[in-house]
Amino acid sequence: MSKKVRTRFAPSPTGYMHVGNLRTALYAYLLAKKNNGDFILRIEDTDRERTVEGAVDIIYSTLKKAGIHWDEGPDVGGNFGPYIQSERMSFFKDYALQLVEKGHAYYCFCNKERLDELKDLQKASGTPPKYDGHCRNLSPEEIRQNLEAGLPYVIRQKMPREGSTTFNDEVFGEITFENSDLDDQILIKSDGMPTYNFANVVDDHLMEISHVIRGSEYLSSTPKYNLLYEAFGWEKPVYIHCSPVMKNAVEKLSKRNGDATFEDLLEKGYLPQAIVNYIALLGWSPKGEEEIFSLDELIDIFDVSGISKSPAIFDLPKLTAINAKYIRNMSDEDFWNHAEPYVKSVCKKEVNKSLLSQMLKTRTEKFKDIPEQINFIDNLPEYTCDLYIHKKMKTNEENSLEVLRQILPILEQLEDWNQNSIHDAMFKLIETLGLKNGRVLWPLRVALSGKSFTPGGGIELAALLGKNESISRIKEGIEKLESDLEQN
RNA sequence: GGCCCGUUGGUCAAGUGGUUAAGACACCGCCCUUUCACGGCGGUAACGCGAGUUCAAUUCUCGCACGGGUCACCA
Repeated sequence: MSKKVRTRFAPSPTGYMHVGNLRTALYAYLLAKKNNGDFILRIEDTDRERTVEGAVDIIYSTLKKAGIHWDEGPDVGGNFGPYIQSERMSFFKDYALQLVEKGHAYYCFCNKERLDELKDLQKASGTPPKYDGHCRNLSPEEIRQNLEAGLPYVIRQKMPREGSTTFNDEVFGEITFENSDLDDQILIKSDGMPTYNFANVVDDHLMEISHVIRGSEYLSSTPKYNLLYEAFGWEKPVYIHCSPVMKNAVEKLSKRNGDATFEDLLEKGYLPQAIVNYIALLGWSPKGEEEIFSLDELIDIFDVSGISKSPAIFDLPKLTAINAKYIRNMSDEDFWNHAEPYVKSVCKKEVNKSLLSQMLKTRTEKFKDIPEQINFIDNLPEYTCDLYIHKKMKTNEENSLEVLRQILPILEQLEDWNQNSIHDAMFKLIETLGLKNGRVLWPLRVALSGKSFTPGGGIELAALLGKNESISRIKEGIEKLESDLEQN
């Protein structure tokens, strides 16, 4: 019987979460859920220097907004707690001592000066920096004496000097390292606390993590992890290493220079689901040609074999396109709920929600685009009469003026003011005058909006603005044109 | 520098010892159309380089180049 799938996401609380991190969490979550397993959140906060106030809350809220729910974690508990690494510090040393006992680790009393000297020497001679094994073979007597003398010490992992270590990664395949290249890394620091690498292995084992999903920067320390598992006699997890998400061909996405944190994207008006959808596709590809997936669908189709080995560059236009697709698929109500704050930011007037939603929905790639599109509703912007000149529509200032003069009485007499009635009235006029649609409708839009690009055309704008406002803007257009033509 | 990994259009990527080398985004053109979008149709554009294996290599092997990662009492 196969073991239950348990994956974990183990971030350090150091600030906002960039999309590369989120993607790792997503993959871990998807893999767990696909196999009816558990997804665990563990906070690795042992570096007090780097810990940022409030960062844990950001982790919570980011995952929640992304729809990634954890089965076990600091706030929800579980049978393998505590889930905050700093609260687990007590037992690591005992584990390290077990390794000392078994001969896979040893006390090291080298002080910082000696280590620095060693490093300088190695640097000067061009050999790779590596612990020289000075304390590897101290006699039990020496160790006892040092301990009794109260000398500070660390515990180091005793790497094999010969042979090689091979492991299998689900993404990269079989990878081999020479043991002689492995450093006798520190397991327990002189303050008695575990190093990250050691705590990680022990925690993952204690929490029964079955699949370790993490960034490819851990690829080269994986042999050391495995040697640790072997030294303990523990079962090794399945490894899934993911290549980084890049800002461009040479720079990794980073909190410092990139703005692609999840929070930033939300602020720019991207939908959480669209972001999740996009990052799932960044470095992973589904079997078919469909690209739009809900989280549940992703769980269904996720497969580790689709993860690619090479780094992927984050492409905002692609995210934007996916976001636009999500927006177009929304119901009018749903769209309005999202759009309302953006609409209200520039439009205090009461408007026909359903009409405005329909007008904006196919023209909104992200919600922040909205204000710019509708900033003519409350007040007619300043505009110049050359907007009336449109070559393709065959309009100029003179014939626009004529047309507006024709439109005005018709609309003034229109009792029932709605899109249909306006449409009928306008097309009747078009027919009567024997003109192309654009000849009439282009001037109308310009007069109503003061812009040459608007969401929807003159008829929709008239319906949206209402009778009084529309009439008054048309009159204003007529006056503008009259005075402009007079001057020339 | 040592070690590990990677390299298909501008981007994400599928794929194979023999293919017209998918698809999406972006870009361009056309259609639709009262602008802009949406929608529809079409187009430009790719296997890093050099050897080798083979009847045949983008696919397998080696070398090179380029890129990434890693070499802490950080995580």
